[in-house]
This record gives sequence, structure tokens and C-alpha cells, in this order.
Amino acid sequence: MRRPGNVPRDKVTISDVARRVGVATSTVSRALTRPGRVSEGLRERVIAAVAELGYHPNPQARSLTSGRTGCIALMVHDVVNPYYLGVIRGTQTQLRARGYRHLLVDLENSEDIENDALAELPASVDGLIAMGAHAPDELLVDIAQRVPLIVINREIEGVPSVVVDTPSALVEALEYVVSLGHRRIAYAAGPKPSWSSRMRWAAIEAASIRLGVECLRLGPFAPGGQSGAAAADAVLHSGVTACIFFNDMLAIGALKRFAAHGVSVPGDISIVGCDDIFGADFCNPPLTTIAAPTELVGRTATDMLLARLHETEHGMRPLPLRVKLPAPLVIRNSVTSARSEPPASPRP
Amino acid sequence: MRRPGNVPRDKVTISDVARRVGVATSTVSRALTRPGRVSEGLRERVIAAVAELGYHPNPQARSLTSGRTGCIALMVHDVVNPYYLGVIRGTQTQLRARGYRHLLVDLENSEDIENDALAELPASVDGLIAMGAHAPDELLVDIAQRVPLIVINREIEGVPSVVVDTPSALVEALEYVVSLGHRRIAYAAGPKPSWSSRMRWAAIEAASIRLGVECLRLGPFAPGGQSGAAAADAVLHSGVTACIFFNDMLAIGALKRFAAHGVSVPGDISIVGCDDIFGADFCNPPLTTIAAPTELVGRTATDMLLARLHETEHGMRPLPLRVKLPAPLVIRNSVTSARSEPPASPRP
DNA sequence: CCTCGAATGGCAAACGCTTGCCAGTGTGTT
DNA sequence: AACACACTGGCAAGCGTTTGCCATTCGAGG
Repeated sequence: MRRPGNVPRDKVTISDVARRVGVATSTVSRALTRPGRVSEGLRERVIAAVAELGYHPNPQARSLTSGRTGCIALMVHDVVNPYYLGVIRGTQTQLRARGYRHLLVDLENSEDIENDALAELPASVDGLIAMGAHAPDELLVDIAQRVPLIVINREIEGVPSVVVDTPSALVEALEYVVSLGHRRIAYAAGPKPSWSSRMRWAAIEAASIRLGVECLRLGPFAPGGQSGAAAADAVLHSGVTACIFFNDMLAIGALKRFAAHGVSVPGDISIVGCDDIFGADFCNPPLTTIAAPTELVGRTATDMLLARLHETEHGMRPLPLRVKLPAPLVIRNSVTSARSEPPASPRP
Repeated sequence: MRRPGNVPRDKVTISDVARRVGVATSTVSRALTRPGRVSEGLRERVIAAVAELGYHPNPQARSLTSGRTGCIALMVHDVVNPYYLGVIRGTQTQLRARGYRHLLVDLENSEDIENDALAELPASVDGLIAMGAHAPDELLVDIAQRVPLIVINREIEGVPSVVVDTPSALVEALEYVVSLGHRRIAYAAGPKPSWSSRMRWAAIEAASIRLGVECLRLGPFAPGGQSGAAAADAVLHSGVTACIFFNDMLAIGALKRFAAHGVSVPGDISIVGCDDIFGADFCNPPLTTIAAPTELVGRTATDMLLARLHETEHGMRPLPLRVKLPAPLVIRNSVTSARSEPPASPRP
């Protein structure tokens, strides 16, 4: 499949194809993008010429006229957090299947970057999926009016969203922990602006009151692994016998710290994570956690976005604005019965 | 021609700015993109008008004429593999700093998708970073002539590359394992078309001959976690006392299988992984592995690509074609001295 | 004073494609 | 036979920028 003279092939444009077939460029364009708008025979001849010439439509030119870029942006707060992996895969798969491209925007945990992205992106993509955005509601609502937007793990009036129902599962987790005899429990909170963390705490707090157990709120902690150490220390000093962590990153980070301090999990302290990220099943001990259906989240968000895109085109009726996906509590080995006495202070 | 879709007509274009300032659009364009081409005073007035009107250049139109898209694609074989996380972060950071956008293309482990991507992408991006590409050399060389391309973890005549020197570290690992008394060792290979896996095996094989130990080649195995189980079984049946795995995904997958079979690591069998992915440090036991500097890999590849882009523009001298990054062997707890006898056969 | 060239800004032609509108051709209906 | 109309394809006007080239201005050297 080598080309004559191995000279870089000149750009072949739609008019080359048109000339080859002996029709107008508009006809080629329609043959390629409006199935049914041209006769089948012509269409085949066009396809043949396209293949023969090795024609690839220029996406820039295409989007300049059509106003569509064929590109969807996914904003995540921190690619390095494996939590996003599933979501990325989910959106990617779905997008690819529908012929869209995937712009991944890593916010690197920075609100400045988030603001920049939110300002620049709407002009270059057909739609936006924002995950764990920290921006204020109004900004997001504003953006949603200019470009189809789906937010993940956050609910805003007027912006379609998909959230995973971790609060319910967290309540279940709390009940489970309490049923094992724990009476003093902590919640290691995620970042202040995190909608998820607020929801999680609200659910846990309410449930702990209902169950008549004491539940402390620790933190906030950054969601990265290093903060896990700080969280672990806070947990230790709080004197609780069990702790629910905002997410698995934190929990795993804490696990390492506990190990370093010689604190046994779940012997000395029981912990439950959240999200069931990569690693939660093979850390030591394997983490009892809430399994977020991340890939499904990605697929669902993408479907909603795509549906929205086509809704505009075909004047369909509005689609569901909010989807809440269930997340099962998965019990592994990081929780056990409370001992009769509070845990010893950290050993050397 | 009506505007497509029913987009609110609030688009501010360059001619709005031009009108506001009282100059031609070409002048606005130059004020914005050719510093020094217009007088400083005018430039400031343009900037002011831009801010006042809330003008954002239309990226599509811009790239149509300029031929630049401001977009770089990163192709990875499987986003779900945490190995890529660091690389993604590295490219992302660097790209952002230089004002480029980041198209993430997940190949979903499919060569079809890889081929599609390789065919479509060059038209829509300014440059390409391909990680662990399976495509034949010629195709990659061909593409490299049309669009700046950097390959990661693969070396091809005529295509700039950055590779991690895992083979050297693997030799070191082998020496380490042998020094601990192991004499029958296995290498659980990665996918057939993987350049990395071939290089790794070549290095290990040569070293094992030099060291006078027996080294079996098992596999190939897909790099995903599930294949770890198959790999574990193969290892068990091969009767070796130690195994070096193509990567940590495989090793961790095997670890789970070993645990399920009641085979102790490193008691019954010693294992070493490769890459030091997220999780390698907190699995059970923590994995002795080769720490690939993934984020550095991403940054380096990006720098090379960007340099190449500007080299073309400014006629600079050619840049380094190949970079090889060292990867340290990190010793944790999955390797121990060989027992005097070969391990027992798998227990139920 | 004249000439020359750097500095500055404008004109208009692309860039490659999509799409509203129109014209020519059949086919079915009355 | 006349008419309506669906079906095809072509024309040409953009889409919002960039950029090659030309015109003007202005200061300095001759």
C-alpha cells in the first residue's frame, strides 16, 4: 500500500472526488452525509471514488459550516484518580459507537483550570460532560443554555445529571457497621466544594441520628491518596471504632498509614470506602465499599447527551433530566465487629 | 442560508470586534495572533474590545485557514489500564501549559479501532502520540510523514520515540531473583504484537542464558486483569519457583488467583511485576516491580512533539529522535529466597 | 527635497465543506 | 392530457478566520 514516489499525498478534497465522479461537490457531500438524498447508484460511485482517492473529509471545514464539531468533552477533576477510569471508558465506548470524538479535559484538581475549560470548551465541542464540577450552579446553568451539558455526581436545577446513589448505600453501610456493634463512627469528608461529599455526609448524619449512634465528621480532605495519611491520623485521634471514607482513594491512603502505624484493620478499626475503584478488591485487607457503576455512569451520561443533541435536531420531546444509578454495598474484609473497648492508641 | 440549528444568535465574531475598534478584521486577527505586527496602542484597543464584547475566536474557522487545530491526540490501548494514567496526566499537563487541547483516544484493545483511529486522526489533529501501537511499522512511518508522530514504548526506524528501559531493569530483576536462589523461572508474556513484550522477553532470555538459569516463556496473555488467572495457572503448572510478569495488571491478576488457590506469595512462589501501576504498592503482598516513570514519559513525548511542531515552523535543527528513560527496580515483598525444593503442586 | 524602506493597516482571496433554493426529470393521479 | 409532486442533482452563498500582497504613512539618510 505504498504510494508512487513516496511523496506525501496532497490533500484530496471533496472537489477531487466530485471531479472524479463527474458531479458537483454538493452532491458528493450529500452522498456522504445525507443517505437517501441521492440515488443509490450515484452514492455507490461516490463511495468508490472516495475509497479510490483516499479521501477523508476535513473535520475543520465540516464543522465550520455545519456548526457541529463531532467532539464531546469530558471534564474530570483528576485523571489520576482511578475512579474516573470507568467513566472515561463508558463515555469513550458510547461516543465512538455514535461517531463522536472524545476530548478529555483533566482539571488537575484546579478550579482555575476548571474555569478556563468552562470558558473555552463550549466553542469547540458539541457537548460537555462535567464530572464533579466545583463551579457555582449559576455558571453551569448558564453554560447549559449555550451547549448541551450533562453533569455527573451533582444535581442542579435545570441541568440534566446522572448521579450515583451512594448516599443510600452509605446508609446501608452505616447500618451494617452499627449492626456489628460500632457506636462511635467517623466520616472522613471529601473536598469542601464537593456536592457528593455533602450529600454523603447529609445521609450519614441523618442515619446516625436515626440509629442513635455518634458520628463525627472529619476533614475535609483532598481526595488524593496522600490525604489518606492525614485522614488516618484524624481517625486515630478521634477515638472512633469505625470510619466511613469519602472515597476509596482516601481509604486506601489511610490503610497504608494504619499499616505503617501498626494499627490493624479491621482488628483495631473498621473502615468502609466508597466507589470500589481499581485496587479496592486487592488491597490489604480488601475494602468493604460502595460499588459505583462507573462505566454505566459514563454510558448513561453520554446517551443522555447524545439524545439531547438529536432532540434539538428532530424536535423530539424533552428527555429525562435526572438519572440516579444504584450502587451496591460490597462487603469485603475491612469491617468487623466492634471490640468491647475502644482501640488502643497507635503502637510504634 | 439560515444558521443551522437554533443556536442563539449571540455569537460574537471577529468582524464585530473589528467594527467596534474601527479597523479591518485582518487587523484584529493580527493583533490577536501576531504580536509585533501591529502597533502597541492598536493592540490594546483590540484587546479591550475583545474583553468588552466577550469575543472568543471560533476554533473551527481558525483551524480551517491556519491548518492548525491546537489539538493533540493521545492513543492508548486501554484506558482502563492504570498504567496509562500517569502518561495521560503527563501529556495533559504539558499540553495545557502550551495551549494545546488533548484528544484522548481509547483503542479498547481493538486493532480495528486502532486502524480507524490511525486513518481518521491525522486530519483532525496537529500531532499524534501513540502508545503501544500494534500497527505495522510501515503504517506508522507513513503516518509520521503526514503528521508529527511520537510513539511510546516502541522503536521504529524513522519515527521519534520515547521508551522506558524496562529491559535493563528486568535483567536486574532477574539477577536479583537468581541471587535469591531461584533456578527455574518463567516470564509471563504480554500480547503477541506488543513491542514491549518482545523486548522484555529478549532481555530476560539473554540474561537467563548468561546466568545459566532456566527461563520459560509463558503466554502470550492479554494485558488485562482477567488474564492474570490464566497466567497464574500456567505458572503453577510450569513448576517454576519465580515468575516475572509482563506487567503489573497481569501480576496482580495472578496474585488474586494464587490467593484463591491458597498458593502463598512469596512463600510458594516469587513474582515480579512491571510498571509499578497504581495498586502495586498496596496489593497483598506489595509487588516487587519495575517503576516506569509514566508521567515523565508523557511529558517527554509531549515536549518532543511540540518541539517538532515548532521545528517545522521555525526551521530549527532536528531534535532527538529517541529517548530512553530509565526505570528503577523497586523491591517490595513479592520475592523471597527459593526454597530448597520446588513448590508443591496447586492445592485445592 | 527626494528617495527608500520599515511600520502599519486594509483588501480580498482562500480554507473545504454544507445547505437553502432552484431546475430538470420522471411517475402517478385525475 | 394535464397536473402534482417526489426525486435528483447543481448553483452558489456562506461559515469565521488567516494571510499574501498592496497602499499609505512617516522618519531618516542622501
